[in-house]
Amino acid sequence: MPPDTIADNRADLGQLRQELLFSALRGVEGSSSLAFAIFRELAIGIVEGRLPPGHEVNSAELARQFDTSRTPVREALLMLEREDLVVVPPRRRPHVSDVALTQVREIYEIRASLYGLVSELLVARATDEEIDRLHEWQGKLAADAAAGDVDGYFWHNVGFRNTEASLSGNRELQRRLSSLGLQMHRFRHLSLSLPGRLVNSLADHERLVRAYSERDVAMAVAISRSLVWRGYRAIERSGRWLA
Amino acid sequence: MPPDTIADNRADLGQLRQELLFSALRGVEGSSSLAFAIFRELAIGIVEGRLPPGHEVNSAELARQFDTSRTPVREALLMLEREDLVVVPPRRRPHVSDVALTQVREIYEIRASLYGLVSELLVARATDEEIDRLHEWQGKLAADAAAGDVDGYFWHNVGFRNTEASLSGNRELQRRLSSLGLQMHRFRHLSLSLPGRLVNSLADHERLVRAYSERDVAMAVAISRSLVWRGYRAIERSGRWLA
DNA sequence: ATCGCGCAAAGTGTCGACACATTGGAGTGG
DNA sequence: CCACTCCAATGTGTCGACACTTTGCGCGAT
Repeated sequence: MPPDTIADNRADLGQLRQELLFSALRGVEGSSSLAFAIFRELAIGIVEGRLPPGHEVNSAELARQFDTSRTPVREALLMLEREDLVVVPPRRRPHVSDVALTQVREIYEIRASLYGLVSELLVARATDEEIDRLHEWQGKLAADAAAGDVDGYFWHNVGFRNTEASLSGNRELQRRLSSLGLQMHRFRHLSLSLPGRLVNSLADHERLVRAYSERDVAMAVAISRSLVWRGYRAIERSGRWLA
Repeated sequence: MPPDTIADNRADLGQLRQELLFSALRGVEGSSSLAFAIFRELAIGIVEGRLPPGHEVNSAELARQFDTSRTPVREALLMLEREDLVVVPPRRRPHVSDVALTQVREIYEIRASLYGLVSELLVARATDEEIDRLHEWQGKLAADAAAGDVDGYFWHNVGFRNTEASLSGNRELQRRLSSLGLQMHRFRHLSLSLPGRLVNSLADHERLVRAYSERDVAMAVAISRSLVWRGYRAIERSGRWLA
């Protein structure tokens, strides 16, 4: 494999990341783009852990920081609350929400179920050409795994999943899954780099795409769900918990 | 059956209705209670069809109407947008969102999947006493069916479903289902009073509760999903569509 | 009659100010 | 030394005002 392929793989990773993080919110930016920009900034800060759980967010200070008034900041905070990234108690100071293991498990339960649905719909509705697009993503995953690029693998995996959701043909479903995804990226760093994880995951992806090609619903659904649970167990085992 | 039981059945229907409509939003009312009140008022108006799809909502006029400034109204509109009840295009006039049959189908697909998950979790986690609570709801349904009370049946059914979600032990799941429910109530009137629907539905509920009691996962999941689809088909056949 | 231009009316997004609630610490009494 | 009270500092929720955009109507040209 030519080295520039790997380079290309990494090249637009930053852009891919931004795009995938907020794919949930196309059409939700109906509110002012100013508020949306602030929302984006804070959301990234929270999911990357720079703004830790419990951290107080001061609307006045943020207003200064972004050189606007408090009104758009307030809107941004409400958006963040809708995504469960901050808590805004009435008349009290908003703060970054914390995330307990039970909640993580709840989210993964939902994800497993919904990705099962995605696979089911995809088998029934996607054309062979569309399934080929998944094959392309899988190629990127293989390249990342070969290069040991954990970060690249993670985001290309998100891209793979997002493409699956899109191919399900159910836009509502895609939106709700993206919303769940935003939450999940908060504890993503906990599931990093467990030995053997990449290889196993890659093999499952390959089997999944094959199941799609062969229109094997039961197999596709089973693999799809097990992929989600594999992710959960990685987090569960990795560690230290907050509350 | 004594007549006052039926009377009791109908008595707190209004309160039940309000409570179930907004069970999704416990904890989301973090924003000011003023904005939340406006949100509630408008949401009810929209789901009951008094504010038809496409209807423009004027923030200034609403501000006068609720005797506040435009700020809380604006917040309420953003909440409504989050629930997909209104569309707020940037710099353009907000208007009540319209709902196409394809979107209805999408929502029902998600609901079917998630209620399958609810049943799965419920069988694994609920105690016998908790399952008895479902039995009580089912009693109300039976009474409604006997009395031919379609309206009562509908809302007690919502209560039944909501209790199921609660007993799944997954609070995230309950919240997301409630959010979907808010959407669904918009086209609820379309699925009214199809002949034979009540009797079939009632029988399915009975089988569902029995499956719970016997801890029969596969059966429970199957019935749960089929109940959702029965609702969809009723809507599909009932008629006229907007866009 | 039709089309395009331009202007007034209406509405949104943003701002700074203000009233009230909460918070944390200083000061007082036990 | 601790508990309680009170008060200033800090921060939120709401308001009215203003600039800019969109909308829709009239008017003139073709």
